[in-house]
Amino acid sequence: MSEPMRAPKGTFDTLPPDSAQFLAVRDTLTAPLRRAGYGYIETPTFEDTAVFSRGVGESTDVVSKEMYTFTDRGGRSITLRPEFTAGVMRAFVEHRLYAGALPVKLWTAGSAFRYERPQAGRYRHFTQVSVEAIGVDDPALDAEVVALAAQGFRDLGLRDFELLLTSLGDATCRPQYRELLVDFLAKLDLDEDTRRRAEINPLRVLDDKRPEVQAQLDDAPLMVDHLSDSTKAHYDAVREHLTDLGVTWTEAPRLVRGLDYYTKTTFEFVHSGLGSQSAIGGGGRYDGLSAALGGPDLSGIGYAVGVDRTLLAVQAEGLDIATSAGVQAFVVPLGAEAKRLAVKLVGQLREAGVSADTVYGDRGLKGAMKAADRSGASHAVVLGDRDLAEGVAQLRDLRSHEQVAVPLGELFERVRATVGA
RNA sequence: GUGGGUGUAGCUCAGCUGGUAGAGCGCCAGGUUGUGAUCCUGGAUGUCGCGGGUUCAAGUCCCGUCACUCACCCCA
Repeated sequence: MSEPMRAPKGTFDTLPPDSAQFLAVRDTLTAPLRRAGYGYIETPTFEDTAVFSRGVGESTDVVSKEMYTFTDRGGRSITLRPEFTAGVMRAFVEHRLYAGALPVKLWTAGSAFRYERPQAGRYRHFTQVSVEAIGVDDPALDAEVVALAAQGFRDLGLRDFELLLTSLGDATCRPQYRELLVDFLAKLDLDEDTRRRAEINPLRVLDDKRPEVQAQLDDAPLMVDHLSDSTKAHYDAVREHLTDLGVTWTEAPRLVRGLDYYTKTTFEFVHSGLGSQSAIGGGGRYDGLSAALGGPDLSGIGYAVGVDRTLLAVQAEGLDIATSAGVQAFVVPLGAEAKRLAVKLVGQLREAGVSADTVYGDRGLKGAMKAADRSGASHAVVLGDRDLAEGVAQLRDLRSHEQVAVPLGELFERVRATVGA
């Protein structure tokens, strides 16, 4: 036998029974969106590279060194999506959704890809739920979006998460603030890499985890202290709405996100159970994205939640979210004639909406009963030669161990009535 | 891209100063061709990550390499 193939570095398979938890997390995170009138959008897993380089920003790590970019057979530069917002905005612009009623409220879920060094909670292939509300710059919409994310986490039963909130300002105030910050950073004792980062994206330096850097940042100017009147009013209104919605948060004036398009309201949900990673979701408002992709100058707000990371958080809190899968009824045949009947019965039950299964391959009664036990079924139907000769089957309650003979003519209805929902 | 840790059965791991490969769980079968989750008995699965070196002898020591993993960085 040759070497077995392995999943590529930084990727993983989600297998039963864990996969049931994955589905539960994904569905729980999206349920509040569906209730809030968000429509589902599906966009390609890959886009023209320019969608991300223009949308996300050339200076970001995501674009500059983490994208899966390749030239396709037609000579086009193609990139596997490293996030969802740019692709959704591309579709929004391409299909002129802005010509209809605003805001356009959308959600999607699926795979995203970044070429990173993998570690706990960080993979090259990961799954996100992504949400956008585009076309209206209303603080109430910011609050709605944040609240919907929080609702998803709460619905999962998560307790140890925190909402970090700030405002990154906009074109009316961020350029001036940026100059202040650049001047401040220029006076610090920083290493080469950090100094370069201070020039490309000075805000990101505020987020540096190293104590020797943080120690120098105590007196750094903060965006929230230099907001223009309009962005300050916007941020105040967002906070009022969040309070009304019962969402609690922590002011995080040094919060910086990795994508360039964020303006005004910016937030991140963090959880401590993810090893070195902390963000389970994050997002914010983006003013320039639509225009950068050739659309009208419209603002939007959105967020992305990491499904895999949220699952890690769920597991870290020891939450039992996946109601066990398995079937309701399990049919145990003995002998060829019974086997044929079993296959037919299982088919009928499934058609009637009752989940059912039977054994395949040659298994003795003991092995078949063991399989019945493992299947999660509440009841087993035992079909043996002796029963068939008498025109009956044994319907066994696997929990109480009670067993009754049921005439074959009534079997289907009886099983359905006994285990059916 | 930089650093640390770990590679032994399907899984979790033990294996001392080198001396013929182990346990638990799981799986399969038997005890009972008519009954599972308990109990008893038996069985299968390993080029001990890979390559080289030292040695009479290497899972064990040395070198290299690959993989996984954690952390830096960055982020979901």
